[in-house]
Amino acid sequence: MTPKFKAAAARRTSRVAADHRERSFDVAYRKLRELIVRGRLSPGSRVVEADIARRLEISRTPVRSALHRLQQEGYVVAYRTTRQARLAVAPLTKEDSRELYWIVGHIEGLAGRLLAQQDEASRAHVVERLLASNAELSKLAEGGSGDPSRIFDLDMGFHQVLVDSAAGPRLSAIHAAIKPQTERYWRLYASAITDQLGKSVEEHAHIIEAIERGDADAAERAIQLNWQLGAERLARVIESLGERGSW
Amino acid sequence: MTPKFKAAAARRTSRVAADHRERSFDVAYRKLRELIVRGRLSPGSRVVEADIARRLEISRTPVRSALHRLQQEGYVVAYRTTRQARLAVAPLTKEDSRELYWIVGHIEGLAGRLLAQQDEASRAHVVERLLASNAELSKLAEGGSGDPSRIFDLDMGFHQVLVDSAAGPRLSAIHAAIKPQTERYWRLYASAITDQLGKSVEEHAHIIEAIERGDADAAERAIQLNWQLGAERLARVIESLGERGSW
DNA sequence: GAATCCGCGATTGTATACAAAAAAGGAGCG
DNA sequence: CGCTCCTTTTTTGTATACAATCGCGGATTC
Repeated sequence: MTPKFKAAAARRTSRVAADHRERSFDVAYRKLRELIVRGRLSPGSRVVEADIARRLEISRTPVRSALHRLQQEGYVVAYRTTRQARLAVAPLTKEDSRELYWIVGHIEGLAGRLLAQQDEASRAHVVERLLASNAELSKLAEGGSGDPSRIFDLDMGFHQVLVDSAAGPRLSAIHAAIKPQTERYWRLYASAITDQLGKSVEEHAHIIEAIERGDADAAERAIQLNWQLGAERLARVIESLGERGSW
Repeated sequence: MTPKFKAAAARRTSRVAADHRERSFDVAYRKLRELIVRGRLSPGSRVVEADIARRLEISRTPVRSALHRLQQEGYVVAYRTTRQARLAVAPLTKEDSRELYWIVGHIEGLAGRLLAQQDEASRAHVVERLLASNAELSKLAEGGSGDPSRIFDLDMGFHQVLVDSAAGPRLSAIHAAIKPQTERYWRLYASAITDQLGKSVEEHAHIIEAIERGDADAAERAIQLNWQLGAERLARVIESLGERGSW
């Protein structure tokens, strides 16, 4: 195969079938966020560009981009804010968890409000997906089997449906930026969650019912309540753990 | 203060105060945002890193940082999202303005809710500042004099007091990221605003009164209403301008 | 004359070199 | 032993060189 031909073929495929090569700073962002969320980078520990770059085997440039974004979203904080910032993984505190859950609850509540105001046909479609999602959760709750990651993903999916089907681009963007941070706290009480799962399923049922009725106020309240109760469950666990800022 | 800390602090301040230089990417962010908000970069027009870098007389590196942030906040959008992004100034549309004002109204509404739940002493202090701020606006409204920038700054200041005195760090950050974008739309009807100013002053009075009473629901609603009415005033102006995406 | 292909300039993404600044450490002095 | 000043090391911010890719316009072919 001549080089020329090969080049032409490559160009054609890149135009038609998406070449799945990702930008380095997207990869860095994704991996770093994963490391933080899963606790492989301890809350409060310093984050040094060069270290991350070595770890991910790329240069500092894309790492910088990723860190800027993570900082803006709140996964990483600058604990010295003179000309040269020093970054650290954001600590997990009771106050922060309270504000985080409160905000997410209200953001999703707004999405639910919009959703409940849509016409009946659209709502019926969404309700179907919500029911399916909640049924899976219910099955897990009864089984008592507990892969916490699976539970989180399912719960996350349920809430994602709410946002995707109603929120505009801006609200979706805000939601996408802050919602995943709840996972950091979720993992704190992952073991204690299975017995609480049944309650969550119940709360979801209330949400679905309000949307089905097209009752915007009720839908918003139900979603807020779901998050508020989640925050309280979380607070109890944090309390019992003795609120250590880092681990 | 122990001698140790005092000496260290003195050394630090003396060195920092000597040259209070700002990081280039902070300057770039500020200047670029200003250019976009004031319309010197037309909505929809392409944004090229090298051009901006030449214009600000710095290298592309800090410009890139600034653009990433502006993109995340919504001032700039990627209109081709393959491996190489092409950026453009976010266009001003009726839909976007509606979502923007709606979100800001709800965010600030939440801040107002928190504020109204504080103890009476704190509230009284804030109410004082709000009254002072609104009094200035009222004076401008009566005078009919109309430096629109001054009006915007005053109105912005009023709302800023609400957020600063009640919202936690996360809510404040979200607010700080999206609120300034309303100025882009505000400027569209800056000329037609002076006669509407009286109404805004009245709406502010309702907000203040609800906070003074400590009525959280009423405070939240009043703030939401203020923004909703603002959005409607804006929509009328956009309508009359024929909704041209760029100018 | 229209569609397609090719090549080149324009533009973004990445790596690296360099500058500046913060922190860490160590010698000297009391 | 503690404090201060100075040097050294670590780490961030900026500039620049290089690579990859996008898009446009002209050439080619039928």
